[in-house]
Amino acid sequence: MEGSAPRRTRIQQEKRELILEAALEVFSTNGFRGSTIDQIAEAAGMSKPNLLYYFRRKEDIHETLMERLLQTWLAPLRELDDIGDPLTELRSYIRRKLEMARDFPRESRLFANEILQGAPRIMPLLEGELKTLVDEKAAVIKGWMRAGKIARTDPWHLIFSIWATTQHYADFDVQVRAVLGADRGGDGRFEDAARFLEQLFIDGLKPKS
Amino acid sequence: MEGSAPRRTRIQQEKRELILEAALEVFSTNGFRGSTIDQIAEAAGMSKPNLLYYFRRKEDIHETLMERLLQTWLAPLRELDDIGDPLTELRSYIRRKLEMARDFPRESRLFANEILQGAPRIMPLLEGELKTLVDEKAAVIKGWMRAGKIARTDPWHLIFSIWATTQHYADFDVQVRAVLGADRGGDGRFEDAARFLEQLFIDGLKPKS
DNA sequence: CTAACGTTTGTCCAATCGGTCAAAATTTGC
DNA sequence: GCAAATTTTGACCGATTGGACAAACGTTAG
Repeated sequence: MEGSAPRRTRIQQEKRELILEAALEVFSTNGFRGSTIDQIAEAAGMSKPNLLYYFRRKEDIHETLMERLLQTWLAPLRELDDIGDPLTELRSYIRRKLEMARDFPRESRLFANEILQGAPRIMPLLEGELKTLVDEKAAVIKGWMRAGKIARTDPWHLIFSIWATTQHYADFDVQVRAVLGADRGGDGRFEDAARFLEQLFIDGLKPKS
Repeated sequence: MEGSAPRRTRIQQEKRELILEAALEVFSTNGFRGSTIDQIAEAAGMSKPNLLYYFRRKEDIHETLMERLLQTWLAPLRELDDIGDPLTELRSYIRRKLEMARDFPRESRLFANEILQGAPRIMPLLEGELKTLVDEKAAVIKGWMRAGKIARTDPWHLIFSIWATTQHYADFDVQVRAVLGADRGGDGRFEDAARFLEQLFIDGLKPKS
């Protein structure tokens, strides 16, 4: 059971990595159809035919990128565990997701582009692996609700709202920075966001009585 | 001061509308660079040269679409007013935004596409009109906080979180439906979302003591 | 009817697209 | 050091792209 991954030389490993890095940059800002092989090749510092020696089709690059992405992207949710205190567990899930938006914004945008366009290339993954994982974690959250550890609400939509609020800082970064302006749109915006989200998810907006 | 809008015949008005409707469909799912004039022309039921008679460049269509979009898109926020009860006011803002995600998903995706790609065409609007409006409403919200009507937190990030959570149901609709599955991903998902978001924003997740 | 105007179409173009291919340059195993 | 294997390049291809243009068609006012 090892025949699936083709044997690769040192140069192939390095160059493929170089191409994937360049493609991440290009795909995440232009989308799949909006990106050209020439753009990626130039960003990777090589000629188009040379790039096509390592990836025979444009789609192969995108596919490889997408497979890797999904693994790292779902890691934080996989870590959501039944062990610690529920509110603490959720708080740190939110923090981890926000850190990913800060540290891997291109990956977030690549994913957003794919979903926006109807997820033509990863639909089976969404309905399969992703749904299974979310259902599993929703069950964990439901357990916390039954135990009275957190308020009763819809676990699936809770997960959606965490995804939405955190990824917003990667996908809509341009808008966030434009609205916050020069003074508040600097590096501190992620700490502000973290503080705000923690308060929102734990206490909501109702005034302390 | 009326010379800016060119005189138009009845046929021109109708056909331009037809083209914009078709272009909204095409642009919102493929992005600007990913869409072709032929696609739009076919969706509008006319030949490419005929379409180019009404809009001389592909960019003109996108620009017109974008200008209209922004006006309707910001309407709910404009309505956010200082008059009623703050919590009720925020609740109904969230509800209106969620209804827009349900009723105008293509507009939401068009906007998301533009922002994802760095907002090259509407950056001035974000820094100008949008920032001004948000700052204004943030001031209103700050007033509510000072009056003790809602919990003290960051008004800008509060607005971001409302945008993120509601638009998520338009922009990431495919993913939402895939994860919810056939039974829960039907028409009822927006009502479920509305109930969840209301609870989240008002009470948070802390269990009722 | 007809001239003027508005609309539609077929044809064409240069640029760009994803991708091929054979030859040249380089690296590697022995 | 040398032959085999790998890597890189330039030239090229058919398809598609955004757009131009003149000719044909339709409409309407006098």
